[in-house]
Amino acid sequence: MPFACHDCPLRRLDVFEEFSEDEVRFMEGFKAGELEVGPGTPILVEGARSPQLFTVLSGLGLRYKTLEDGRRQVINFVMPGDFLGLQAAVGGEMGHSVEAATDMRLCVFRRSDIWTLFKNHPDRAYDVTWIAATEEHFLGESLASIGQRSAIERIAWGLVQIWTRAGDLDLLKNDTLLFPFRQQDLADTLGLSLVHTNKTLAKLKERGLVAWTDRRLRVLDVEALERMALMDRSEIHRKRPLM
Amino acid sequence: MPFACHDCPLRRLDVFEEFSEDEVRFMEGFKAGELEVGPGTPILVEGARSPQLFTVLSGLGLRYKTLEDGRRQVINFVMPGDFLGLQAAVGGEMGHSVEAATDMRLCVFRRSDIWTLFKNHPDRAYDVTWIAATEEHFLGESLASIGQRSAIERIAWGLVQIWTRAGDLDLLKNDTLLFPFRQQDLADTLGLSLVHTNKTLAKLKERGLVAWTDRRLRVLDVEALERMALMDRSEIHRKRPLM
DNA sequence: GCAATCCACAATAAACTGCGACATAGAGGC
DNA sequence: GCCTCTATGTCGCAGTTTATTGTGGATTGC
Repeated sequence: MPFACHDCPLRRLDVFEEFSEDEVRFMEGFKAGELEVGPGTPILVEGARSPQLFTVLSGLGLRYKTLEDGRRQVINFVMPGDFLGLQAAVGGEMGHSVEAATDMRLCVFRRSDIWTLFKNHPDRAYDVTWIAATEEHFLGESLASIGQRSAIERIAWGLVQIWTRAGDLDLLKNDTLLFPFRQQDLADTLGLSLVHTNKTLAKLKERGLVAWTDRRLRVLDVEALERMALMDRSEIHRKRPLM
Repeated sequence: MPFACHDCPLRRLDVFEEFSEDEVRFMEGFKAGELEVGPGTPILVEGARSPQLFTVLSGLGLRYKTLEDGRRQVINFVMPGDFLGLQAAVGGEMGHSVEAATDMRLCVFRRSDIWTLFKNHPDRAYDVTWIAATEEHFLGESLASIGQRSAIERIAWGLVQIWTRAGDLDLLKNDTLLFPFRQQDLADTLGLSLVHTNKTLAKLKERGLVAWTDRRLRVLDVEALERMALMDRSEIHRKRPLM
């Protein structure tokens, strides 16, 4: 059963900015309901207008685009706290699809309410923009990875990316992440073939940097992977707004 | 010398939404000045905080990221009407750099004024978000191209992209675009080597689909290129806001 | 005025290789 | 016993790397 924003478990995480009492109250009005879906459920569909926006409360999913001939590009992995459907809300149509990979719990907002948010809650509107701009930032990183990095660098990069996000969200139990995705999903994220992803992954496993079997992912040496992927250690973990 | 927003030549273009009298007045207050820069001038720098935001009035440029070892990923080509620096304005730091490729004229806004925009002009705040969400949309397209398309498909895709944008902005004179970029820039956009870009481009020229010499670009058969790149003909040209 | 010298870019060639395509096998899971 | 996913091996090619050459523009020198 739905809970009040006041009790939202996400709010407690360090990654997210604190809410003022006023904001909590507003969000409780803004929240239109909750939605639970199972693995494989399409949440938003590329090219469609959606009357709803979502914040992920729990569970994992995928954002992806497909070309006409079936090739698929995974945009990124969807994790708790992610805000879904903004493109459709302001632009008109979604540029990609979103699909659940596990059971997911979503907080639902009405597209039609978005305007009142801008009108009456400039601070929250600002946060929405913040989120959009930050997402743009990450897509730029992805572009650079896919465009410039070699297969092994890309995989290292991708794993670090997933691992740090999961860490921020307190998703690591026993230093292990329950990771419902297939190698094919990672391959489609990084623009690599499945086979080559598998083989490259094997190298990282041999070197003892990663362990990934049976839907359980462990990154054993983050720094080695970061070095391998030429990543900026400097990426500061800033708090981010939660819708 | 600077002109008032009322006389802004961009506003007249069909691609941009009409301004209400009220909006024009507000923008004239929001506008902090104008800036003219020459080719090669860095406008925004990755990782830096910029106290300013810009709208491109004229001229072309590049957005790009660089890895530590010098590899460069061009995020996209900057054209008139583009809004620059939002990431730094709301997030804190730029995720990429922006550099002029020709003489450019920029409309300058103060970062510190952005908040009053959200506070007092929800419609304009909404537009800012619209722009951010749309940019995210385009980056998703780029990801799919670089991740999934073959070299020739990518180049076809890239050229169509440039060509349509330029067309919308009325940049085509005699069906020709003055295009200040080098093949290297296109290569870095598409994640290809310079040599392979050159060869693949040559194929498109042979087939009579494109002509590009001496900084003049002509796309002779857009539809053939679109087909080759498996592009959605459906991408509707919607009006977009101008900041 | 016109060589002489750079320099930035395009063009093309030749050799190498990272990654994809295809094939097959094994390991759960329903 | 089928289906999905991981694992590995072999082979070939798309795309990279490393040249070399040509061209027009800009700068210098006399």
